[in-house]
Amino acid sequence: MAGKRVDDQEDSRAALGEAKRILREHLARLGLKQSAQRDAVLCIFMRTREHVSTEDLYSLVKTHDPAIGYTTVYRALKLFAQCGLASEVEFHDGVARYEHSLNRRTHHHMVCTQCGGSIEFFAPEIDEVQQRIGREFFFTPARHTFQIYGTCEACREKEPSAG
Amino acid sequence: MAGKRVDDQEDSRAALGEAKRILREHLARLGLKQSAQRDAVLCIFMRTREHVSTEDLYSLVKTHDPAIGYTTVYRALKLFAQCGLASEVEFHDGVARYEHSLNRRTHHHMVCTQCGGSIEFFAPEIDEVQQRIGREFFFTPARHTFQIYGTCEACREKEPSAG
DNA sequence: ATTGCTGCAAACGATTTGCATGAGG
DNA sequence: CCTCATGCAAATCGTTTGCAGCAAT
Repeated sequence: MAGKRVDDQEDSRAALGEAKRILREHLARLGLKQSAQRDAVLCIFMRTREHVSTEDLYSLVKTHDPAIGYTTVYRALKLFAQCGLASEVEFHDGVARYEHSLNRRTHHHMVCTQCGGSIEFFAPEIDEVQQRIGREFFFTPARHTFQIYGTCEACREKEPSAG
Repeated sequence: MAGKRVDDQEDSRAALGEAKRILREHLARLGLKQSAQRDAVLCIFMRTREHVSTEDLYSLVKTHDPAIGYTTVYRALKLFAQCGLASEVEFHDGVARYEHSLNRRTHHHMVCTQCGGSIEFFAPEIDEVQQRIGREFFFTPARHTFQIYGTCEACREKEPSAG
């Protein structure tokens, strides 16, 4: 019950360490090599909150090391997804987004179609549905995607009832 | 309880009539015009089962009238979606798919990542979650997307346990 | 040394738009 | 007649790949 700020910092430090270890093992398993660029991308990715597009992350990485190219970020994210460090968030607007999934409880997003903002929520029923439907149709379900689209409070007030 | 075949035919005939009416009204409301091409695309779209990509529908339309262009099919589908005749099905593989949504009960899809096949299922809880989460966060939810990805029975048998 | 990594530029593929021509109201 | 629809070709935009030189094992 110490200061929340400090806990958060320690959490994310620990998470970064674990992430590095997981990536390292994944690379070793596939006979791939480590690199300074990949490390940098991982550090910066782990510092993000919510979800980032490849472009977003690329911009962040640029401020840290302008020499790193888009392709490197793109390939790093794929790699992170492969070893479970990142998972793709699908907002269905033509851009791929990722968030870090290390020790992250299953959650979903509700997206405002006016402002593009999104909020996270938890809905345990969804996992149950996945299991139930899988059983029912002899499927082995691996994952699901679920998003709600609508209008957030702020945007609803801006545009009163009828457009 | 008459022959199912006949019922289906009559259902789809009636559905086509209603669809034409809805489209007509939608066009009138927006000051748009009718056209033979749009009618043709609608007829063929209403005959489809499951979901079609723009490309799929374009191919179907081609066999009926080779003069109709891709763009026309593309724009017709957007129009159908606008007036609620079609809704987009999102499999997240980079292609937009549509299915007709006229008098269609809410349903979802489970997609096999091996063979690309999909099955429809009903899960009423999903709508409930949408409402509940909306209320909880002062959102006005309009729609949602939900898909389950996994491996179907047939593909699981082809590739026994470990790849 | 060998093999993977990087970053650029170019390829890709589905979607979307500009425009001249043709049809509907 | 005026406006919208059509169909072609070209533009778009995010994603993905080929390749020459660099870095890690």
